[in-house]
Amino acid sequence: MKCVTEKSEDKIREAAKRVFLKKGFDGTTSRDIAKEADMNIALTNYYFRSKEKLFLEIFKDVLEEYFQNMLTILNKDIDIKQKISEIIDNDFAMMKQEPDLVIFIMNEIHKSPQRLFPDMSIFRQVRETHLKKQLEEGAANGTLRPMQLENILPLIKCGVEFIFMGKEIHKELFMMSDEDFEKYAEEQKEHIKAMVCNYLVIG
Amino acid sequence: MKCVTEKSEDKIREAAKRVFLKKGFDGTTSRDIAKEADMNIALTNYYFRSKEKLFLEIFKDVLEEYFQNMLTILNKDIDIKQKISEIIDNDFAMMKQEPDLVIFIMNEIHKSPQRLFPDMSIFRQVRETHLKKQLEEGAANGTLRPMQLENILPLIKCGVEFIFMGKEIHKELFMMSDEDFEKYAEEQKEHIKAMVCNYLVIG
DNA sequence: ATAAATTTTAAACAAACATTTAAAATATAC
DNA sequence: GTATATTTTAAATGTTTGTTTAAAATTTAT
Repeated sequence: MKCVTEKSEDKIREAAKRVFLKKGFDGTTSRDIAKEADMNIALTNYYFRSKEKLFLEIFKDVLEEYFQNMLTILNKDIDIKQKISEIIDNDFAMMKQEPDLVIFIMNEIHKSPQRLFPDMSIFRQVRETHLKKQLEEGAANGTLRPMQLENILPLIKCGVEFIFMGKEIHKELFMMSDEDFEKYAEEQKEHIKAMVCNYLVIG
Repeated sequence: MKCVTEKSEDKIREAAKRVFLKKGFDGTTSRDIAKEADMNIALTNYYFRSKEKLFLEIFKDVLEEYFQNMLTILNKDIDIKQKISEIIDNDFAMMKQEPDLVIFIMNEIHKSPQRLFPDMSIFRQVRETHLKKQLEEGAANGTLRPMQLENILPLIKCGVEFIFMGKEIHKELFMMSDEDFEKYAEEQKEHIKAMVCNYLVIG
């Protein structure tokens, strides 16, 4: 019995991720996780010692998942307009694939930030990215509006993430069905690309 | 004994709002609320019948609080650039005064949308606002890029709300202190105003 | 002043909670 | 094949949960 059956530890980890993302830490019980993993309730603590430890392990993975693809794009040696477009497309794809991810991260960090920041080397990687150099060069030679990474990056990300985080309220507010929203989100994505690029790139 | 002492029902309502906003529905216990209100645990159910009913009542108020000021500005008969600026300033002030409000609304609706939308007449009011007419007129006479209300409104609101919802992660990611963040948020606010107006207003 | 209605209290309720136990089942080592 | 180590199980642990109870305190009405 090698890889035909998945290891119990991994089954629990994956089930826990699904449940935590959907219900949050406070809304998730050990029994929810055991049931989702189709395993005995005691195994959660056998493998991970506590609900808290299991959560922290998963949260770290989720936070890295959130930054990893973006980081790869930020470091590509491509035109800045193209780079912004790719980040937004990537964000958009991520929100469609994992609709719970961003609101989960935001909410958990908001509720207890101190508990959730371990040695996050990924943060340093984001700060020291190739985009930073592009911004400095562009500002120096007058092709880009002078802006810091910390100013432009949220402007790139907020548009897509905001409408997906608030998908249900936007649907209700503007009386959209699920398919209406899908079309709307695509429109919005293109507005964001154009708006941010127009603002950053001079001429 | 008229207004010298606050009515118990209101004390509980206000305490519950503070606790719910901070900890969310799942993270809040009836005892948390009773303690915050400095009242006996049984009074929550005496006045509101259940934690759920108390929550729904408060959520409705909070959602209206979120939209009310914006709605007033949306209906003012002022220049569209000025209007956008005022909405953003208003959003900014709201996020400073009630930092938990937007992430609370987003997260609760995300977790269980069906349960939280009663007869929200405020939604209709937002859809039928004076800004909508301004957008139509501007598109017709070529002064504004043709855009629907549902496209421009999130672009106006997402910038400020996103950085405040993610205040702690932005502080950690960009190594900012609280006062750094305050300065940064002000910068960001001006970027957003300029970016959105540049995009919407032609010429 | 007294009776009735309302508000507040301490105590209790069963259900759900995270976690632990110790035995049973299974896999691994020799 | 037997002994040892690992994994899984059902059951129980003590706490905390939302809610209820019934009596006590207080306010209101007559």
